[in-house]
Amino acid sequence: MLIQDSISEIIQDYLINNLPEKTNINLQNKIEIPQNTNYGDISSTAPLALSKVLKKAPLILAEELQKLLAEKLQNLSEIEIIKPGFINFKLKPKAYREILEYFNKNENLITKLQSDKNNQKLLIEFVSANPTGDLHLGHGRGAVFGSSLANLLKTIGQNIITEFYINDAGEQINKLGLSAWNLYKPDQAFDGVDQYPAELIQPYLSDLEPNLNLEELTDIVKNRILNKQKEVLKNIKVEFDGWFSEKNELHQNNCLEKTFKLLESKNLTYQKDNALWLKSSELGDERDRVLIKSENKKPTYLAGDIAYHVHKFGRADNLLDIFGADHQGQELSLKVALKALGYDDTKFQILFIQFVSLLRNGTEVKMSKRNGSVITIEEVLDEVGADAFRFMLLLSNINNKLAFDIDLAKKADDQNPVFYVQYAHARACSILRNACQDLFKEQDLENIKPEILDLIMSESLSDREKQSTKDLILKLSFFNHEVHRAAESLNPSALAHYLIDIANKFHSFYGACKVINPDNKNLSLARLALIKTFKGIMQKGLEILIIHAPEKM
RNA sequence: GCGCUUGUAGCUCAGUGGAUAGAGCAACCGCCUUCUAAGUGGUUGGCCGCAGGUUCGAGUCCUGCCAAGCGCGCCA
Repeated sequence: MLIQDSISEIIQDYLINNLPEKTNINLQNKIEIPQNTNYGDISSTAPLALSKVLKKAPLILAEELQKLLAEKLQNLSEIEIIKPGFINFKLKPKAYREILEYFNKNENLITKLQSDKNNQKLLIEFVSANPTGDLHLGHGRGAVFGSSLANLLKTIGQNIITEFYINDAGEQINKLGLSAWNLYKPDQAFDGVDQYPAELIQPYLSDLEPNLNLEELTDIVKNRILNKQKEVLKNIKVEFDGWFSEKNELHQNNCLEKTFKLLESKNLTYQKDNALWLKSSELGDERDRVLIKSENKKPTYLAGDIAYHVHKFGRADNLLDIFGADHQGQELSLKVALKALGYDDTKFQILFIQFVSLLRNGTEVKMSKRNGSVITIEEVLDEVGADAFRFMLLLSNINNKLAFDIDLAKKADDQNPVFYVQYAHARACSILRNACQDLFKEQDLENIKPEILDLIMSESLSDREKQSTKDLILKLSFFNHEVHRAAESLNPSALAHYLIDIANKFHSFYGACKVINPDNKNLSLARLALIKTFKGIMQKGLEILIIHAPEKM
């Protein structure tokens, strides 16, 4: 077991023994690597955090824990209590060797979540762009975030399905059809209709049969656009378990009618001005909403969205939607309607992604979805590649608007974080390759004896060697913890930042410690074990974020 | 006007109610006869938007204000 897990287990036991009822305090978050080296190698604020629930002064609590920890843990050289209630731990050199041993022995870098969440199915919907045009950078951010998050949650054992909702019914599709028709048969063009710009539609009109009717044409163009979207998503490594068509799966299965009937039976609808209304203001919405339009008797977007979510609840226990910030207006109406239909509102969550703008030559180009000057995923991807595209979009929290600096993403040097991280991985691979070429065989790195691993922190090393080794090993030992933290807060960008952090510690180690040294083969072996651990963790981290971990650069 | 999100170093951003608020870039001074210099060591740089409040303790929680982005359709 890793040292921080042992500490947290002992404190947890203490908590159980001293507190009759169950508590939900997450001790993992109370044990960390302190910023300041004066506060030990690992430190904990557990006494401060637990003082209230245990109704005990933090300092007294700290002393009791100190005694307990000192009895049970052999790898601590010092347990210091600092007022008002910190416990700071210093590790014996042996502890670092034990972390390395742990990683050598354990294939599974990440533990599965122990929770009933694992038995529940979570359906994550993201991107869900209209099939009426190319995907833009904002869709790209949603796609990258959603795919990374889904992968992150799968990694800790959650049951996840991902879905793209195809909005292939409604006004926007009509508009698409008419726009296409006017270019397809200019002599029979419809006058006075709202149209998409010709340059956006034209690329999808090649090689058409001559005598299509409007419906056939609309269908063909829509499918071509959708296929293009799928292709672009695939190019940024985004795939979905399901593609849900509003037209074919929602409308043709009477899902809307069923939903209307259910709402009607709960006396939540009424007719007014020739339209069907939902009494959403009664349910907590700002005002009532239209479900069926008066003019053409077709359902509104909201009506379809409610029915779609009912459909999703039939297939999953929990729902997570990832939408662009411009969709926030629909949240309240949707939530109150679903609650009225009897669905638990704690099982349905929407995350909103703030906008992306493009920074080129230091000038910001804001995107606007409807004005024709959209910046597509494709044009950015062509310049920077999938890895940089994904990493740059992941770095910033989705609650912040993001300026995608295309010049930075194209740079192949230390300024570009994705290169920094990938370079660290490639560098580690290179050292392992070289080591196995001349000095060692692959098997030599398999079961390295404890007394050899001990050399990694031996007395004779310089302070800089010891410090950089400690920093790297400790940081690596928190990988599982960081993955779980990122998953819990639905925030894959925290993992991206962690990877930058370990890359930084690794480069530092590399600068301080010569690894391959024929004059000290045992120290070389110990350090190779560390590099192998680093490589495995970096590779796994990048894999979760769906970014390539190159062996060579 | 109402709602959501944001405001932290010159820039881009981390920051889980705890200690002296961190990183990268930029600027400045160093490091290649050494395993990938696509790298690294160091220095400089902060009314954490403002004002109150809760707390033993607030960048973090609450209230008000200021500023920015987005939203407030029988569009989707």
